[in-house]
Amino acid sequence: MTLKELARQLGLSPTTVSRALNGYPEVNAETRVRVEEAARAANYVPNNMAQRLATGRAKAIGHVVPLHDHQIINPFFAEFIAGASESYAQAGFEMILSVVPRDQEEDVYRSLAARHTVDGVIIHNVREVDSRIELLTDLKMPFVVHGRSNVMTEGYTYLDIRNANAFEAATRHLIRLGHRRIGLMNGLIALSFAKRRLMGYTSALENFGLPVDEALIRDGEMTEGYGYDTMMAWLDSDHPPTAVLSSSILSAMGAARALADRGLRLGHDVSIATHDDKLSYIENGTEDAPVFTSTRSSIRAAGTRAAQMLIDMIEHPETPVQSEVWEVDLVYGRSTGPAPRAKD
Amino acid sequence: MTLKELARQLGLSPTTVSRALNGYPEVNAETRVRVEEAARAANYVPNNMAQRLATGRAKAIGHVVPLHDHQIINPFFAEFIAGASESYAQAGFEMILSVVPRDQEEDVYRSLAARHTVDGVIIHNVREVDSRIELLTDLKMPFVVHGRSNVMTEGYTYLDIRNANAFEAATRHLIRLGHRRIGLMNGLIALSFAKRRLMGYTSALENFGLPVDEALIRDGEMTEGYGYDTMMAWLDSDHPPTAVLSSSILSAMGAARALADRGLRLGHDVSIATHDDKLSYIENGTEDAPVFTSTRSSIRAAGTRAAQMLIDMIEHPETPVQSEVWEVDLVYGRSTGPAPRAKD
DNA sequence: TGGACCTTCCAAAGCGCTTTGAGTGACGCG
DNA sequence: CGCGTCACTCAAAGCGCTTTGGAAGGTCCA
Repeated sequence: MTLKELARQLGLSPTTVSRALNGYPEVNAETRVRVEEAARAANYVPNNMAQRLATGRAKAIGHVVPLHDHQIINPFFAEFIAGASESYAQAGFEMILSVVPRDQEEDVYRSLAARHTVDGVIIHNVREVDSRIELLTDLKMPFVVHGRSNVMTEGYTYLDIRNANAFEAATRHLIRLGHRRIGLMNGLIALSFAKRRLMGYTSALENFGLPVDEALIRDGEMTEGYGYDTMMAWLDSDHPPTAVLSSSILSAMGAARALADRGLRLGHDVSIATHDDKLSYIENGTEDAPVFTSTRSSIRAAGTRAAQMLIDMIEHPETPVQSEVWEVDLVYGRSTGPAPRAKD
Repeated sequence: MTLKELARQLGLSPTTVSRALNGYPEVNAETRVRVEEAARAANYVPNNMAQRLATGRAKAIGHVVPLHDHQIINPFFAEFIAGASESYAQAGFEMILSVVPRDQEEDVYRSLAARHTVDGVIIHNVREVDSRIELLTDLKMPFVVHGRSNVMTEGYTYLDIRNANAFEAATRHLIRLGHRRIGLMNGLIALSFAKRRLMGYTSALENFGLPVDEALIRDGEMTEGYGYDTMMAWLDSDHPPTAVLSSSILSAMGAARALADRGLRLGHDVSIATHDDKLSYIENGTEDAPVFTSTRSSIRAAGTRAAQMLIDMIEHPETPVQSEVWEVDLVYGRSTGPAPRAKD
């Protein structure tokens, strides 16, 4: 069933049918209803490929994920994607995923642009200085960055959260509780957000005149095991931290497990604060009685919003979209408490 | 830069240029070279949308992932996807991912078919009896099933592994080592592969005249934590198993961790055998000295092959593709050993 | 020398939609 | 009554490619 055939059946021109279905104003209300009903009855759905060619819109958005040593798709990315999907579904866009070896990443962007396969892309895992921003600008391909570069925060659209602020606040909170040795269990430091969190952490320490001890700063892929191992290593060290700040709730859970294994009480012997991306399948206690003291921001909501921003950019290229930096809640749970009295 | 423009520059017709670039025989070798060079020089890449409309091929394959309570995209799926991507990239196909609420899954398939958005789909997480097989057959949409239904193994194309055989062999191995109480840490039993593994396990027990104890059979999402918790529960039970068969190396690692926590020696006090999907970032010891005794089959390779099969179906609709069921290696590691002497 | 047959190329017709520009009545107003 | 305006509708021209059905020219052989 094609538009033309449907039009013939209705005794109308393809033009009118197209307009009726696409909600253009210049068609009689009655006619529109007639067309819509006929379309439904005939089970007519416009051919995507034809629509795309005619409009010059691919109605698709690309996500390119580099193949790396660790998990191909980590839980945070998965959750972000799920959020983005909602926006895509609503706006009739498809999500195109390209899993590619790292060294071919640029080629894929070039190819997507040249072949007009997607209308835009979302950039993940931004690095401190990220060549993709320049590349996509050159390619004139609309894009939204999840996070933002550390050296360049103008000239492109991004959606980020106040990582530095959040971690500064969390660190400050721990310091106020009397902690002097605070471990930072960061995400991979090559990534922009980790760098910002480090800055927030350091800045809080410095404001309180506390030393920054390299031994208390770790970075890595944010898994449960990483949290466990890191915590264990610290506990076994000469001067273990009395509090820990984690970049993800997964690592925080790992760290908490390490404490439990050692018979240490969470929030008493050792405090743990963490960032919480609000992964859909991990409850941090209840809404009003969280387990972990945490800086909270839904990564899924970020996905939905970033996708929406990109779609806006594509559909209204003239009106420049505003970047957004979300505030982050700090909620207080049972995982943090006053620093234990020094033993020595 | 369009085909037409390129043709004009070359003083050739679009027809010839198109044929030259697409490798048709009816064009002079010299001309072809000339065209190819000009195309490269002019940085010409055919417009995807136009190509699709003209050929009637979307050059895209859909993967619809239902949104569920747990991880949106689990590690096994991610790895499969990565494998599939290779085939897609090589054949010039795109991968379209739709994350959808469970109750809208069917609608998405229908919509993909009606709009001609994809040329085919791959079905994941097959259930014992899976309505999607019928649906897609009705929709006349090419599809390949990863795994296979338990009630229907004809009339569609699938790629599966010998789950029942593998688990029967593994169970038999444990029995021969003297184990009489063998725990099964299965994947979600609603899924076809878990059912088959259960059958293999049961059948081995029955062949040796051993009882099937419901208390020793568990199923769940295959995470490390699930393995840990399940093992712990068993260890705390009245009659703990002396050996455990796990459906994934992640759970096996969790189970091993539980043993370690309890001061039990892996392969001595308790044996663990597991299926190993060969996740790219998890080494099971070395190639010739594996840690876990395991039934091995690369899920990534399965992704590559399944995608290839689907592409074949799409490109040569007349020659029916053969389903494949892969044999599974059983390799012996240090995680299994003779059953300990009964204490009582 | 003329026809059969290749080889190489081309014009033009789609693919199924959107969109421009124009046409046709009907209506209101001076 | 004539003209401008408005509300609808349509024909036709793309979008950028593929593919069908020739056509031109060359080769070969009887």
